[in-house]
Amino acid sequence: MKRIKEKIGKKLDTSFYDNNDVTLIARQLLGKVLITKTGKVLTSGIIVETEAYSYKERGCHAYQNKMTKRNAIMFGDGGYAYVYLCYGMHHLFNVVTNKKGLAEAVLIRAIQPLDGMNHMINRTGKKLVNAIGNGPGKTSSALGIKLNHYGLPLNGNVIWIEDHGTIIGSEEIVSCKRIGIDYAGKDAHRKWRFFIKNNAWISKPCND
DNA sequence: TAGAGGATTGAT
DNA sequence: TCAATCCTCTAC
Repeated sequence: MKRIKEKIGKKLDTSFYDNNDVTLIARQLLGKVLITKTGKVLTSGIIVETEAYSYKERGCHAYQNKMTKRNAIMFGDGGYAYVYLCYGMHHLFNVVTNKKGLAEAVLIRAIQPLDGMNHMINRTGKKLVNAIGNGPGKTSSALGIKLNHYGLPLNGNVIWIEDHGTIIGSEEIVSCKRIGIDYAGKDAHRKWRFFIKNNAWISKPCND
């Protein structure tokens, strides 16, 4: 009998997101697989670029523990989806981290497409594989992430993250300044953007 | 309640 | 370099 080789993926446990070092989680998320399921449509991609945000610094929506209707989910337990609309047209997906009351999150900036390629092509209108997932807005678009994903648990059955056993060594990770937060003063200089070296889906090169 | 601005993207 | 586009937040 012909055996079909199955991809073995283990859903990340809540304890993964509990950590109080948001930059460590941002690094550890590289190589993990982000998956969404809408009806019968399953799409996924390998996380190749992230950015860390903490209530302790000005680049973060929750700076100085300022809670609003938009960022309220950041103040809950880690392991939930924080999705918001940027520039009136792009949905950006964040992973909430740390414990209740400590507002931190990791922005998923880019994925390397994996499953459901045809659906991702339909959603994004892109034909070039390299143009799918190489930016935070494009990532959400490819995976069908919208505001209705706001607040969903990341160990559920709509959106979740799996560990496929890929370990990205520190020598393969590039860290540099985050993008688009010049207003954050000296916090804008924190090297809290992380991506996999030489990966073709990185949104932008380092400007440091 | 009005006005300003934004963790982006794609066209020019 | 700039426009698209609309939600969120702040100031009054």
